[in-house]
Amino acid sequence: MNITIESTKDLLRSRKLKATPTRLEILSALQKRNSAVTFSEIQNICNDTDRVTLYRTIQSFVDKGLIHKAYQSEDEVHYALCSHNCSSEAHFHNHLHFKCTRCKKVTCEYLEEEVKIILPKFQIEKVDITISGICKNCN
Amino acid sequence: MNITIESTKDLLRSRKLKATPTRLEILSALQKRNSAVTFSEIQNICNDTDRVTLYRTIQSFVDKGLIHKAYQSEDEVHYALCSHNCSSEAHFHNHLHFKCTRCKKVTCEYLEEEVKIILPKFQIEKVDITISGICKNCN
DNA sequence: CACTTAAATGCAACGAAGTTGCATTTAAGT
DNA sequence: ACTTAAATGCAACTTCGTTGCATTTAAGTG
Ligand SMILES: [Mn+2]
Ligand SMILES: [Mn+2]
Ligand SMILES: [Zn+2]
Ligand SMILES: [Zn+2]
Repeated sequence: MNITIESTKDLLRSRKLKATPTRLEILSALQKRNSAVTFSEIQNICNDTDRVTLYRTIQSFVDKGLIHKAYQSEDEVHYALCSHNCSSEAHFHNHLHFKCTRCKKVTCEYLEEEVKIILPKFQIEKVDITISGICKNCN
Repeated sequence: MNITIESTKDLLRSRKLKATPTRLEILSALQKRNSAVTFSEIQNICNDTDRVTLYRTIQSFVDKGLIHKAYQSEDEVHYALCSHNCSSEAHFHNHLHFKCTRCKKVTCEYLEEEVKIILPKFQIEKVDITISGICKNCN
């Protein structure tokens, strides 16, 4: 499916969000790349948008199931696009996050077979896996 | 091996850290419990120590391989004791971190068999696993 | 047990990051 | 075009962590 400005507007509207210029910029930017964005990158993309608006935009995107926190480095949070199974009701992710030490990009990666983790006497609800190393492109 | 005030003092000194009252309090508290501590818990333990000192103490403990960041919640970082393989040279951890949704405790947990993660074309350097659920005690 | 000294502490000031209240603007339905 | 709730921008504020510097203290030395 092709991604157009109109389809991005529709996506926003389908989540009860007004299709404003700033939101379109951020969402389109994320759709065009294959990696997560940090807040400062978003600030660069939206040069003349107030930072308060950017904070609120990110929050609304997370609330509506459009993006999710992919990685938290020392100082910065990286946000990645959600797939279609996320909504304003809940997020559903069954993937891990990869941080490339060379290109610094953070990506969502899907495993061919699910990892089996056994912790006797524990009840496992959510497993969060973050890997660092050299990504496919840099390798 | 029994943990005494003297053995804790020796541990600090062996890492080239002066055995001050605040440091002893924090380190002993961590040795007595089996779960990680947050900064605010440390503040409660050391009521009348300046917060700047606490920040610097945590930093020096991490630098010297005495504690490590075990879990980062929305707003708080949880620190756990390191095992003997960590030093001022480097940290070596091959365990995961568990956050109990019931008692809220964060613990370091060791797996019986290492998880095998396959990401074709990637070079994996470090795998970080965080699990939430119900811990052994609460279950 | 003094004496010395580098390390550790406390205090004040600062800076960055995120939040809140409120007035103004704007997207989108009628 | 008109209406209205949502979104934005601005200012003020809080919170968290850091830095510089003067003072105190742990621990080694004779
Ligand atoms: Mn992801
Ligand atoms: Mn741990
Ligand atoms: Zn890379
Ligand atoms: Zn528990």
